[in-house]
Formats: sequence, C-alpha cells, structure tokens
Amino acid sequence: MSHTHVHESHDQLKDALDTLKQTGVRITPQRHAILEFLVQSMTHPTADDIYKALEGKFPNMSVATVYNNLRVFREVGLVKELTYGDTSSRFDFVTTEHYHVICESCGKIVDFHYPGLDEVEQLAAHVTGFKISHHRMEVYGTCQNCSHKDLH
Amino acid sequence: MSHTHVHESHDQLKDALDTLKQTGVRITPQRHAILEFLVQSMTHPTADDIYKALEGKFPNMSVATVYNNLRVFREVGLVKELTYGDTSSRFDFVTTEHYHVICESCGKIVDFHYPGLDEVEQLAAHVTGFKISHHRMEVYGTCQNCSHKDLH
DNA sequence: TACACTGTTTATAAAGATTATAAAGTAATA
DNA sequence: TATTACTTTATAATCTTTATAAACAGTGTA
Repeated sequence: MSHTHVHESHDQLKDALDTLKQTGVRITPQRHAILEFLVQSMTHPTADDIYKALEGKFPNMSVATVYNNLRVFREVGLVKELTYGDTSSRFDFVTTEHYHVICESCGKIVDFHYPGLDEVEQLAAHVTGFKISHHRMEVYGTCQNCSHKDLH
Repeated sequence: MSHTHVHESHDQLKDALDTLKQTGVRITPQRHAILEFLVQSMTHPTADDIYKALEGKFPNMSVATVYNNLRVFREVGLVKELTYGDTSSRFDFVTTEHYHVICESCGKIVDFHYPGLDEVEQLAAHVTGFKISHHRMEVYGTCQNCSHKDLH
C-alpha cells in the first residue's frame, strides 16, 4: 500500500470520527475500532467478520455491539449496508459513489465506477409516479481467479 | 381485470406448466396452486404469503413445500427471487425483463421497463476482468399514496 | 396385479442472522 | 458527588430458510 493510500485512509477515519462528534455520537473504543477496521478493509466485511477481527482487541465485545454500531454508522451515513439475499449483510464504508461486481463462484466483491444512472430514476419516477430517492445496482459474474479454475 | 388480462394469465400458467412437463418436473396439486397464485399475483409475494394464501386449499401443506417448489421454479427459470435485504425474499413470476421500484414507506413494489443496461455490464467486465452473467437494479422512493399521507 | 424405484410432501428439528431485553458499566452534566 | 443518559455485555428470542427422516404417490416393469 502506498503512502498516499495510508494517508487517505487515515484522513477518512479522521473525517468519520469528526462526523460522529458533530452528530453527537459518542466515540467509544469499540466504535473507533469498528470504524478503523471498516475504513482500511477492502473486503466488504459481514458483521461477523468484524466481530471476529476485533476479538483479539476486545475479547468481551458482544455481537450485538457490532450490529448496534453498524446501525448507528448507517444512520449517520458513514456506512452502507449491502444486502445480497441468502447470505448475511455486508458493510461498506461510504467513500465515493460506486457499484459492485460480485463473483458468483467465490463471493468476491469488486468496486467499479459508472456515471450516474439518473435517467433510470427519472424514467421510473415518470412511469410510476414515485418520488425517487436512490437506486442500487449490482453486476454478477465470475472473477478471473474462478474463471481460470473452471478450465481445469 | 379485463378479458385480455384473464387470457394472458391463463396462457402464462399454461406455458409454465408446459415448461415443467418438458423439464420433467412433476406437476403436483401443490405446484399447480403455487404457480397459479404466482401468475395471478401482482404483489411479489413472500414464501409465507404464498403459504398463507393456500392454507385454505391445502390445510396440511408444509412451509418447506413452498420453499422447495419455489426453488424448483427458480431452477427452471419460471420464477425470480428478489432479495431486498433485511426482510424475507419475494418471488416474481418471470414474464418479460423489467426492474422494480420499491416504496420505502409501505413496501409496495411496482414494475417498470427500461432498455437494457448492457453498457454497464461491458464496463464492469472491462474494468474488473470478470465474466459478467447478469445484473440487478432497483429504484427506491415513495409511492404516490405515501407521499400524500406525508402531507397530513 | 404386485413390486420396486423415484420423486414429493409432510412434520419437525436445526441452522444462521439479526433483534430485543435487562443488567452492569461508563461518560457527561448539573 | 449525584443524576442522567448512553453504551456495552450477556443472553434469550425471533424470524427466515434449510436439513432430515418418515410417510405418501406416481410410474414403469415383471
């Protein structure tokens, strides 16, 4: 990881903590650790991933604490919850807008950017009469690793 | 409901049963009833909705039967499973390709059509190296009913 | 018809993720 | 310090979905 990236995630954590302060949410050691893990995580972890990752630092932490704080973070807009159906939710630290490509074989999630799909929202609003707030989109397929495996 | 629509859903059910025959899936009374309910349903029901709706006709039917057969239908491509996170899956009889607009207030789901987003898939493939198979997208907002309620 | 084979349903238990509850702990404030 | 509100912990409960095993039904064959 380059120095730039280190600084980026440091700043992101700092910004996130500032957001908490401004919103009047207490910064507990657990919250700090969960946020820190989310910021530096590239893997879109589940609540259980986070729980397990922080087991060393907080041997007594409850799963409920993880869930509670992820909900708090979501409510103040720091974290996005990704719900891919059959399996457990994944949590994504909010940086810039992006979509996800999901490997149907190994579950890997990769970010990609795409210019906004505002037109879709406009059409939907027009056809259905809804007031649109946002949309979600994911793309599914097979990652390079798994594609190669299939050849053997 | 107009005569045209009645005929449409009749044909859809017939087509679906034909698909089952061709695929070698037995058409049991329960399967017939579940399919029939799905075809004429405009509400994207959950497994439990279906279970409850058929309670009268099949007092002894097991929830597992509903789940099993929804899986069978999904595997032969008759039904699409919609997973919107925190709540239970919803099941959608497959007709033509369409997307969904979901009311964040009352949960109502409305279909809308939009010309394919092939370009998104192409970009994702190019950027990530994935072999793309499909995508999903939903639009969220507030339906007219709920918008009106908010004014009072 | 009788028999065996296969797929299906039922009833129930089990699994897994998430939420609810109550008690104990901690920080902020008067 | 005393009070109050918020947070964490531990645990139980809930809810959806899947697994399992026994009973049942349909089909084909001798």
